[in-house]
Amino acid sequence: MVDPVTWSPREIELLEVTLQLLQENGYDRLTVDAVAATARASKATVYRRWPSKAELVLAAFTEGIRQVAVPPETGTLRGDLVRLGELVCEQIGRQAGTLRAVLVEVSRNPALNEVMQHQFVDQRKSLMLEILGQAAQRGEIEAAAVDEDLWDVLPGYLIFRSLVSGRAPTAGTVANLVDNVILPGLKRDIDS
Amino acid sequence: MVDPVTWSPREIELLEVTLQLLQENGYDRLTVDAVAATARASKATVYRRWPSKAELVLAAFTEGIRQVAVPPETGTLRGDLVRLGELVCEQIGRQAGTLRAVLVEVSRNPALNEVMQHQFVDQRKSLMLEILGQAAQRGEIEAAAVDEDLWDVLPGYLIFRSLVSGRAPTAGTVANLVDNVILPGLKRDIDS
Amino acid sequence: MVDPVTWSPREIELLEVTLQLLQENGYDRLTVDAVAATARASKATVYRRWPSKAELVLAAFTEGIRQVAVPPETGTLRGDLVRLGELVCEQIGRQAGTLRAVLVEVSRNPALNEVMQHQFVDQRKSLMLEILGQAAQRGEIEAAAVDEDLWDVLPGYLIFRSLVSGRAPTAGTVANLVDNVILPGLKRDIDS
Amino acid sequence: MVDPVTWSPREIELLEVTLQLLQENGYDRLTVDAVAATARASKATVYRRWPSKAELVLAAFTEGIRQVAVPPETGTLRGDLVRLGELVCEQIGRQAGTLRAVLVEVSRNPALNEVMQHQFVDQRKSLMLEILGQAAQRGEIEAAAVDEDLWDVLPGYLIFRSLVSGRAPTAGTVANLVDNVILPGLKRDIDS
DNA sequence: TCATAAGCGAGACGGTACGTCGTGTCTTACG
DNA sequence: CGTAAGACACGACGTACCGTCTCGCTTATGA
Repeated sequence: MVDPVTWSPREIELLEVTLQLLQENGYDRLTVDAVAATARASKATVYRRWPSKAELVLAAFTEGIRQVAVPPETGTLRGDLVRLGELVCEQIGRQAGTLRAVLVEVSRNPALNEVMQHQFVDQRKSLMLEILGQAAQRGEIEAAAVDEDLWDVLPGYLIFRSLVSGRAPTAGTVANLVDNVILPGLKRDIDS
Repeated sequence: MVDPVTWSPREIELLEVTLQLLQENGYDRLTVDAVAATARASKATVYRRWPSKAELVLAAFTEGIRQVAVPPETGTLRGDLVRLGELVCEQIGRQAGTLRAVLVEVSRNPALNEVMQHQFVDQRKSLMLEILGQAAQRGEIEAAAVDEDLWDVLPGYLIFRSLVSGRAPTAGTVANLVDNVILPGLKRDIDS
Repeated sequence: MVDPVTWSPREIELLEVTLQLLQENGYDRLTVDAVAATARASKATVYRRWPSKAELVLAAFTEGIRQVAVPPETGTLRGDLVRLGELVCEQIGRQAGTLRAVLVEVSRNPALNEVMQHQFVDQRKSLMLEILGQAAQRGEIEAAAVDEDLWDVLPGYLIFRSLVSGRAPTAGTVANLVDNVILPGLKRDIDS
Repeated sequence: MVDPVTWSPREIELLEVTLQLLQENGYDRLTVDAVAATARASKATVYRRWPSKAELVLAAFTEGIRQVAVPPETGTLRGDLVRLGELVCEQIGRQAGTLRAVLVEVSRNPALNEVMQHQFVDQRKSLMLEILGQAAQRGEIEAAAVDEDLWDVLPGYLIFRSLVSGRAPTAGTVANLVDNVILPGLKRDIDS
């Protein structure tokens, strides 16, 4: 009960309540009883859809993330990258606690993991590759400079900063990161 | 009850049991009862030392991490960075599940967070800055190229890959990262 | 919704399913869902007729009991009493579990209690008094020997044996009871 | 966890709370949560001793019954029987609802049934046989008049009246029963 | 040499969340 | 309109875990 991606209004209501309580209380101070009571629903109604608290929370998190896919389109590579980094900061900043909790469950349940990869990782990848492709077309970088495996250094490091390191990234962090690390990497001398 | 860093043999035994069960079961399938039973100890014995499951697990994790500080000293910046990256991969790879679990607790408990920062972050920071300082002395990079805020892009991205993204980093990943991102960033034209 | 005593074929089907499941599972392992599913009916169909599980079960039980009123008519008081006792044993023996369950509900619901008294008690009373009246007419006993309050010692004790005591009554029990207790009581010296 | 017959003070406290709530609410309006809360105990504490609500209630009932074994000793058979009957009425009258509930469970669980028989039936049997033995010694009845199988007509009928019939027995009922049924049965002409 | 204490294994306890299941009400769609 | 199907709110059940606690037993020191 993880895939549908389209939820009924009642289900969306439940997920929103879950997200709300999740951000207020954190994962393990969140109780399914509280979700049900707040939504004036029955526990059975919740469990009918999501067979465990972990899956409920993952669904709520996934639902809370789903406004990503809009490509920045600022016209320059630097502008696109900075905008993308700021979007990542904004989203992760709000959901950091939730994401930490979700990671624990995801790492144990292959089904959840797959959903997570689709919802969270693959979308970003295609977005990033599109940005870089446009930059290559504009001649800002060489196409060969794009490393298939390292497409996610920008969002990945920002997420690391939000989740693991105690230092949440700021707009300055994003600008520095783009200017001092990402762009030099993309514009490096390919022969080296 | 977090800092001492020196534990009695009995305490080390408890922490090792904890770490073992933690890697087998994950954080929330780990029970303090199981730790006590496996170590043929009483729950009171555990709680006398670590006042909560979270602190027990953090201590076990910290104990399981504690062979870091050795500086690589390969003689070249690239060698040092690659070696450091590989060390990070190795450590995190083994402890990924544990680390994910610890993150949840750390984010809620400021005291744990502080310990975490000291044990896990600050040591790496000084190590990294030392590596970069030596490289600057050798003239491999300009001292001004070191961004105080972005010292942890290398380990941070690798940790992100291990914890969040489903793609654990390999030796190739580390080499690519150093060659295509980190070194270009450090050797960029400072005026730009 | 208890009295009608005449049920439609569909209703009889539901009651028979109820009785069947009741004897297989007992009262509280019987579920209304199971009744509906077995009868390929909807729960609403059940609840439209019997407003609670208790009333459904009582109706099923009453339906399962309804071949009582035939008076024995063996020609002698002893024959009538023995026959009556054996009938009681036979009926209660089959329905003991059901009856136990029904008792619990009946004691709490005055309406059910009233139905119970009519269906189960009063019929027996008039039957018993008729038997005794005929015996008095035949001169077997004195009419004054009949105690209005104690008319149900025979069936009552047999029911006790079936429901409460672990020793279900046999034909021998009935014969002994009639010969050694009931008849001596009815033929006692009235002046004593 | 049914046999011990001797309970710790804490267990007695739990059973008393159970009995209290049982008499106030009846079997199925009684909740284990309420028992635990009223006794300021944890549900686990209750379930550690009695593995289900049914066994808890049976234990409470058995505990609430356990002041029986004192033989009446009035000096005459009639006096002993009337006293015994009145004791039965008194005990059952208070516990009727509980007993009805217990019967349902007992009939399904052989282990409970065995306890029930020991606690509830066998004690009465030896008491009754002692009364009758003394009467035979005094010459009030012939020893041969005692029917081994029908020793419990007196308590059994009274229990039937309390549990099944709607007519709770009174002191007059007991006197009539002894004078008009039990004593005539015991003093009957043995040759008949 | 013994006692007084401190640490420990064992495990009961209060509290609380989990996930399941049953009742009785309700809605939807079909015949 | 009555019905089959089944979702729903409510609430109890029985389980499991956390963190606290009491109980004896063992060991280690001080008179």
